[in-house]
Amino acid sequence: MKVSREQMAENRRRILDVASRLFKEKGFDAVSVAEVMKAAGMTHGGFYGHFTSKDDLVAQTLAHALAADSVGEGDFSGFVRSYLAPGHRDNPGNGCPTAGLAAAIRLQTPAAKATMTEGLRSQIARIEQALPDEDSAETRRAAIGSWAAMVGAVILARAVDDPDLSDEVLEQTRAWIDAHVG
Amino acid sequence: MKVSREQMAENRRRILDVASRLFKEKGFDAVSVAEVMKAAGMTHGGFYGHFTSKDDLVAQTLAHALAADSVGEGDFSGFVRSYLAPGHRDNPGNGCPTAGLAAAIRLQTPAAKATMTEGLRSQIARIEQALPDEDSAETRRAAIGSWAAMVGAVILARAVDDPDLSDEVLEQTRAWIDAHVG
DNA sequence: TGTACATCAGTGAACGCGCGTTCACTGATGTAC
DNA sequence: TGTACATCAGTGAACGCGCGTTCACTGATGTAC
Repeated sequence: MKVSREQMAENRRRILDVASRLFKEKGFDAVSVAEVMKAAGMTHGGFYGHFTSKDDLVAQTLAHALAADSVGEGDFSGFVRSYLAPGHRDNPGNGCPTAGLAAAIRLQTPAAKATMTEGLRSQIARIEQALPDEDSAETRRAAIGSWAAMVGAVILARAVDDPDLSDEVLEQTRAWIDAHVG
Repeated sequence: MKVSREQMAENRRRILDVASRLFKEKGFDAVSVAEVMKAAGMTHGGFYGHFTSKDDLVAQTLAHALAADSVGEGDFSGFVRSYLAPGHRDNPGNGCPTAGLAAAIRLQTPAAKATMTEGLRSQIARIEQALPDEDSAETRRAAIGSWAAMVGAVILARAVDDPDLSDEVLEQTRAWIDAHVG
């Protein structure tokens, strides 16, 4: 049955929301189109009224997730602390799309890579703003270096099955960043 | 036809070698058992004489790749420079298994996660040895922090389609690490 | 404002395909004598 | 050392399954009068 224009727009938004969570939790390949549609409260057939393909969903979900994720403004030390917290590590579905998806983007379509590129550019700029000494070469270096360390630390902490080592990776990386930009 | 014991051992080694390269290049899901066996010069049926399942191959390939990858000993600055070089970014198949596979390990079997855990422990210890001031708390912090930054930087550099931004991520991360441990 | 009907968002069965896995078979290996 | 045969690594056809995608259909929406 047909639904109203507003209902359709809301359905599309809900598809992107649940896809973002599922992709971050389980990876692009392990989540089927039918699973996304079911989680959004619909059946799989309607999917192609919203997206041209699963690859299209991946690219649009990435843009949706990166746009919704404006974390990192304001107090930089606080941002680093919450990013490198066990709660973030243990909740990929609600967490940072870069930490959850960046490594898989390499294997995706050019559209997805282009979206990731703009997302990274914005994130670096956002961290530059949040850092104390603005607009110097040092600041850009610190923004890129600490962002790489944060993303790497969360990925490593999630890949490891020893809770102590995982906690240590988060905590030592936090302390290392703090010592160099705090 | 049956083959000699040595031939069988060599076949197994070749399967692990090509699987390591293919998994790092294309990811676990995009590489089929048949593709691995073909690349190793055999047909897919013989696979289950060597491994109990594809998951088993993934776990054993990870152990094989991490054991073969003893990079990081000796001069630390030189190691960082070669790790964060465009040549490494552009050659995942021959590159570091952690950079290529760590993010996907979270979605794999407990055996694979356990292997990754030991691999990370070894790598941290290796970097601690390579750092100038051994056996202090500062050294361990620097080892973990710089390794997280290196892995994160290569993952981000590979996810991005703008060569200038990708080069900048590598170079700025290298300079940032160098400034803090050099 | 009320009615008639064309539009079209969502449904659910069906498709073709590639995957991981199984298995009867083959023929070289390696052991027993 | 030479022969007879049991073993078993590798072959390739076949399987069941879940996936992305298609499509005829349904019935509420929203427009024309």
